[in-house]
Amino acid sequence: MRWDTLEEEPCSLARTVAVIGDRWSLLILRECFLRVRRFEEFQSKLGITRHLLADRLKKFVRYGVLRRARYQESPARYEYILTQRGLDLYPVVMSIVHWGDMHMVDERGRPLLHEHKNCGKLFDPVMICSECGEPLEAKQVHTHPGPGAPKAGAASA
Amino acid sequence: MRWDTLEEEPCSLARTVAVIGDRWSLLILRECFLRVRRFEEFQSKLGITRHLLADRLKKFVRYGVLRRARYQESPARYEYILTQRGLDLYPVVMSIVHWGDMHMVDERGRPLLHEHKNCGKLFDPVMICSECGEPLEAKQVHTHPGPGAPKAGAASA
DNA sequence: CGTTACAGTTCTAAAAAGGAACTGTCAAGC
DNA sequence: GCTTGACAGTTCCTTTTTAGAACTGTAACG
Repeated sequence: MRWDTLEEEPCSLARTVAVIGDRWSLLILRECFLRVRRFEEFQSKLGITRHLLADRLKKFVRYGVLRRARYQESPARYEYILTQRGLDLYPVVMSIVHWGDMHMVDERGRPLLHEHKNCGKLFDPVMICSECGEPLEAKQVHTHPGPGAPKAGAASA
Repeated sequence: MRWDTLEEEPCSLARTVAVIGDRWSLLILRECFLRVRRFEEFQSKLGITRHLLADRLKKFVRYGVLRRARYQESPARYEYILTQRGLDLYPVVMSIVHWGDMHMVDERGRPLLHEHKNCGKLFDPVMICSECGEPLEAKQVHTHPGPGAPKAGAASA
């Protein structure tokens, strides 16, 4: 498997990994959901090298996760805003945060709490089945090849 | 931010990224959920270099995501099995797959379909609020510093 | 006129990943 | 009893990525 063709793999996980599958991409995404939008702000909060930041932001724009919007003329200045496609990554980010909250906290507790504006309560994200509404567990799921599956027994998910 | 101290960051996302935040780790995890357990099997399905595979498996064992179980004596042979901690990564994997299913499929459709054994139907994963049961959207969530938050305004999630 | 803010780009050194071959234990076949 | 093959790695060397720091260009501020 080569990285430059990862997005063409017959596997939805591999294709998504082509977009968000490195450390900086996920950390940048975290900042996006915390309302960070500008180059200098990403850079100073993350301590990422400017070169990589420019690279990752370009990649996100190319994949339609962020859009580059001019917020000032002369000199032209741009900020990076989550598109709907980017907002749709929220479950990915939240499930990662939740795993960390469950398995990687120290004795002091969680660094961040989440409040659901709809109900006003602090919550955890729960993943359920769209059909029956029951919480999902790995052992209760069976997979089948779909229409986009490869011919032979190659890996996919 | 340095990678060797990533797991000590006051941020549940960063800590989880220290465990699963690279391309191969996520792909290896996918194989685990597809019931792959052995070194040679991971290697041939993924095309990962043996060196990196050995490295990543060790890391997963160290973090308690996989356990290394002897399945044969003389010569001693081991396989890698998801622990409960590893099984708890299922929502992470499923949310990544689902985003790919929504945004990265080609005209042929999804490579893989998921059936929920409880209800017998093909499903999508849906992330809901543990308190009110409504589907979660990024814009409906507000964050507060938790007990493990850093003193000043440093980044965390 | 000098300094600062912002959004990058360029350069070199260090770290990580890729690729291929090698190690060691055992079983099966000739 | 010698060779081949399976399995689970390790070692060595090359190529690619990333880190770290400095530099570029535009324009406002004092």
